[in-house]
Amino acid sequence: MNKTLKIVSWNINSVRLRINMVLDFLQLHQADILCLQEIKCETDLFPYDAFKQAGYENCYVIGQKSYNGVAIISKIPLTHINIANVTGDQDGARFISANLPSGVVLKNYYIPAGGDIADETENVKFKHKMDFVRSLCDTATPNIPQIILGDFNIAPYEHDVWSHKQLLEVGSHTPQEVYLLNNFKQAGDFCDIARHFHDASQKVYSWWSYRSKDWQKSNRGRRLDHIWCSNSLKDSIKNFDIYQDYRNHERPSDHVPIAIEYAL
DNA sequence: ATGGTTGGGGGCCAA
Repeated sequence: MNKTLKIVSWNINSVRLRINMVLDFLQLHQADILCLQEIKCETDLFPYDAFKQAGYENCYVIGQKSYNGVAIISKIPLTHINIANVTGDQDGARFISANLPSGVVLKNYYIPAGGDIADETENVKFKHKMDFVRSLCDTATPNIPQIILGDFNIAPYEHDVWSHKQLLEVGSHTPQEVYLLNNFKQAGDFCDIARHFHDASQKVYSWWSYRSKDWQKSNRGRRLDHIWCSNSLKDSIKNFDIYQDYRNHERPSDHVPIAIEYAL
């Protein structure tokens, strides 16, 4: 057994299209557990064999056609697999959890993007997003040690976006979304691991739009992807990484992988 | 304020 587990979160935006990139990443960075969002395929069409051949024999998947879909891919067997919807059938495949050997619960979320228009009466997708996060607040379990991660589609801090002022009314950075996300963080007694390692004055992004001629030059990024842990586990988190170079890969996802090292 | 690009799947919707 390793003394640490390397746990990765990555919105892959089609796992079948980018399977080779993912396998290269796993080998190069020696990840133990990979949590994917937006796999964009049905459960049966997930590339199980490719992961198994790479040494990841334990794949837990909830997919759907064309949209959404999440998975946990692991070198070690996990237990207590749970795919319960957060707010009901409307969610799509946006949640999967499993227990680590230490008993800590690992939860992988793909929170709805919700669109740009941050108005729950004008935009049903935004209402779905807000309902999703409200439901997370209402069902938080602060006494259960856990690591939660995924594409939260909310960038809470000023320096989680390229322009705080210009994005204040744009979905992902509005005060009402940040308020709800902070409620969830308090209700669950969570630590935002990226901000544990990088103070609030530093720009930290995990996503850059495809709609930019030169993403690196303009650097109009957002920190939409997160890894949180129970505050009681904070001292067990030994490292946090963002693999920004994967945004420069041929045919990249618009999100890059983020990772922690968790000491068992 | 707008527009810009990508993926799935074969329309256009979602991001």
